[in-house]
Amino acid sequence: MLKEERQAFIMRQINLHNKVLSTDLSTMLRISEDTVRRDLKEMAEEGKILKVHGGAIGRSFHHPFNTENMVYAQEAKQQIAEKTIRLLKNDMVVLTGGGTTMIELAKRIPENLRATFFTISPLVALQLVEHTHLTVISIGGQLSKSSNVHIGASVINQLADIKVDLCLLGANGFSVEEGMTDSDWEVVQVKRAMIRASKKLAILSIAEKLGSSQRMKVCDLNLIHYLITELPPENHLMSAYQQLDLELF
Amino acid sequence: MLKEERQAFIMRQINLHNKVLSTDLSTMLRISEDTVRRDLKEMAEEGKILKVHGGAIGRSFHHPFNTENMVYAQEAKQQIAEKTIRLLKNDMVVLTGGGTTMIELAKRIPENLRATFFTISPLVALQLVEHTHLTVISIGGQLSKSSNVHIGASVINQLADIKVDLCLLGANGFSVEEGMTDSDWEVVQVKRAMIRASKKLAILSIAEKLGSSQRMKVCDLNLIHYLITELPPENHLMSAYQQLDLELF
DNA sequence: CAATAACCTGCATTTTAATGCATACTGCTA
DNA sequence: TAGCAGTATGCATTAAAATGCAGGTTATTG
Repeated sequence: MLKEERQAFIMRQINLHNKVLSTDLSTMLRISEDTVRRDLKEMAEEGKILKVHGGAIGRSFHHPFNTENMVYAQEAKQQIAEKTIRLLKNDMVVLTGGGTTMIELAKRIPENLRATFFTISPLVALQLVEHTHLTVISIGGQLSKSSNVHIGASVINQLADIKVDLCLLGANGFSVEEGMTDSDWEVVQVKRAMIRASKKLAILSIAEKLGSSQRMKVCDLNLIHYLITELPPENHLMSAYQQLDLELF
Repeated sequence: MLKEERQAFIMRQINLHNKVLSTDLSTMLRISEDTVRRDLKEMAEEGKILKVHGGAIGRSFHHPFNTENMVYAQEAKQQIAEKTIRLLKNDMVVLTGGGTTMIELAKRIPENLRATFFTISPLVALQLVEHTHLTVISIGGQLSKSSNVHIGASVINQLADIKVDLCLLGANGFSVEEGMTDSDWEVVQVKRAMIRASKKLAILSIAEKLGSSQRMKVCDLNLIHYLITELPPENHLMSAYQQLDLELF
């Protein structure tokens, strides 16, 4: 294994967990701890990581988009990401929204997946483009201050021209009675256009949001093909959704 | 087997696996490792691949998000940012490229400036949108792995529809003889379209790059209205530019 | 403050790279 | 087609890089 591969792997681990232990790396990569230490030292000298006793930590403390430490319900979102990856196949064309869950997902996409991603979120785009075999296309437009995704008429126009295999959306409100709902009118318009542009629709949501609803309706539940939460599908909290015409993950 | 065939084969391998080992290639192609190395060296010099100890890796291979505190020549870039801010007035419409200098600038824009920014760089967009009174519009398109800006025909089409007051571009190569130059064909196309979409053009460049030139021409110096470096305009290193029909900062 | 884990330094070994040189091949021209 | 210049290839040698190990040193922890 090439040194560069190792270091990329380490970097990836750090981006994922924000820390690494020398011993873990030694085991995972099947190399001596000395080599691990030398890698860490080298990377630290290049300023890529912060070396500490026992391993290393990321520099994301200084990062302007501090999406690393403070993400609410990070554990759950990581699990959702892992499950969503199962829906992704080679040569798919995927359209994604924004949100922390989507960013977790973008980080965790397997390095060998070859696919095209459209996204309205610059943060998601930047994460996706780190993966060698992904083609990333930003749907540009006005950047919303509150949600950090592109909104507005131009986004909707661009979406009218594409048709993708799978749309991945985070949910703000989600209930059997009200369907999928959101609080921002502009965002709702964009989400609707995204759904129209897609053959299949997957909703990613932490279980906590199930049963809640917001003021504006995005779509009915019957438009949704997959519902992905951190809970196992048979969990009793999911009972309300087990009857519906959608696949639970 | 011809050299070109071999190198094409190597290129395919790299595109496929994003890396090659010299020993593997030697076995697969039934040639000596020396020849493999000479091929790799040649291809690396042409910038097609990145040669590393033990083989080579693809050019898009770079470490994610390392551009934070270790930005090259950060001091200078901050000074450039400070000077550029003087060009910005309320209610202006500005178009910006990407690059570390531009990000430094985006961070430093005064909080009370009220303006509209178009940009092809998601990183710049995310910095700009933190400022309360700025409207930020991403020009979307395919996200380039090497330069982290949007490129391609759709970008150029969108640029054809707008006209802005000021265009801010970083320079890759810049000299009296060759004008502004760059190394990436796609980026050149986008930069040209950006210049066409703007009434005034400001080039931001560290002094080190003055006098250098890359393979592809972006534009002549006479299209440039402002040249901003970290040096004072009267510095002797700037003498070549003091005569020209552009304003030095 | 003792036990343990992590760290650093120098060294030996192995792997990979670079260099100079001899040989072989290519595409010309007379 | 012989001769020739230029290039390509392989081999031998030397240089450099990477890796693991032994040992002594420094942090961390209870």
